[in-house]
Amino acid sequence: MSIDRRRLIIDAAAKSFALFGYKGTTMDQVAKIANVGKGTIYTFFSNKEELFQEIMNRLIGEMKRVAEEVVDPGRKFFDNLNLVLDQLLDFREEHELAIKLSQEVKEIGTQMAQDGIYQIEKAVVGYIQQQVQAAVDKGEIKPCDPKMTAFVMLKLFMALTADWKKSHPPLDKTRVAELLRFYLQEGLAPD
Amino acid sequence: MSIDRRRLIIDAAAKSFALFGYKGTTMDQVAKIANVGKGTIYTFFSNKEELFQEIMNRLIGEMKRVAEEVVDPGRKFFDNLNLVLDQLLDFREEHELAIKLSQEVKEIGTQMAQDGIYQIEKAVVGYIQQQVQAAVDKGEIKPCDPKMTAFVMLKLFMALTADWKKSHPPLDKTRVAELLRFYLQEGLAPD
DNA sequence: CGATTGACCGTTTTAGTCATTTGGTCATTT
DNA sequence: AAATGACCAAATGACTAAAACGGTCAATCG
Repeated sequence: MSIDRRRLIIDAAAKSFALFGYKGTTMDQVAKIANVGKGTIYTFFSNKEELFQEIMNRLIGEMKRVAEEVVDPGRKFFDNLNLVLDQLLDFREEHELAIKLSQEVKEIGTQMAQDGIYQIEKAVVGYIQQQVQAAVDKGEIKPCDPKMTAFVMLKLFMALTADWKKSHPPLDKTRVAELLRFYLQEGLAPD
Repeated sequence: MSIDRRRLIIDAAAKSFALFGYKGTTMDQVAKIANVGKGTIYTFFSNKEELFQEIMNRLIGEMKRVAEEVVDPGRKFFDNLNLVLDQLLDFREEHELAIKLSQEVKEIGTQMAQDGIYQIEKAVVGYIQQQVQAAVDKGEIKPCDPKMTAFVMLKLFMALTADWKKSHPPLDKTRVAELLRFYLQEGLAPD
């Protein structure tokens, strides 16, 4: 059996997108890294956009897998939430692609990169939404719109991890977890 | 008494910054609108940046005034919070300068425009912070870091008003107010 | 004969250029 | 003394030739 060219192409593309972003990745380069003729790419993917989509789907799939690995239905909702968000953040930091895409959106505003980030966000919200629904069913948290709640959780998490450090010393994981709990779980109303 | 040229220049600059943004505003244009020689501007402001700063300070001052108008110490904290945030949002939407600066940041990423937006945010957080501190002192809300709490409130408000509508039908003011209360005041912990 | 390739094509991006415009100065005018 | 606008060095952006791009396909390979 000959080498799996599709696999070679996907690996090369993943590497290149992560290293140079969407715009910075050329089909010639992918072909070169994959040790494959440029035409071969087009027998598996009809264009650059579709190739990028494949890489994004794999990334999101892997994120889901990583998250699921850490969730324990026996644990409390907020404990799981913190673990998952941490895991995702670590994963995201590890995985250069997400970072590179964020950079690209900020620096040159590449549409495709923005779409990529949006896809990741959507997947994360979708995942949290499931967890919220389960927690509501178990009576662990109040009845609420799971989608909206998931959205609020992600935004708050991002505000505490990403936005805050734009003008303050960054918060460590423990503190972020504390704050998430403080604001969302207990609320500000006095006892 | 001769005409107040400083005033003329400030009015002209405010109009021009609001109409054309920071980059799009030229000193020649400001001079022309103000019916003043260009050199005159430099007797009052040592450069374009300083002129812009003056306009920003006035904008922020006006925002504070507008916010203070609506706050009633007799009312509950969350009622005041909603009123103030609504007022500020309306103000921001109404006031062309803030819009223009946001556009400019997104479209060409002008540093000075970014600084301007940042200044506005900082002023808003600062103002909410005061209100939070007062509410904590009155025992209306739990003891908490007022700065962090103000930050979280603004971010959550922005997420609900600005971010949410990027991929969903926008929420009306009443709903936003409900949600802010629901998540921050009562919390998700079951009764 | 189907799978693979890279030379090739029309289009877009880039780098380099220079005339124009800009923020800022200051000798002159009011 | 206050105000002005001609003037200057520096920044800008319109222009273009050259390079690089995504995508195709006739020739090649196994």
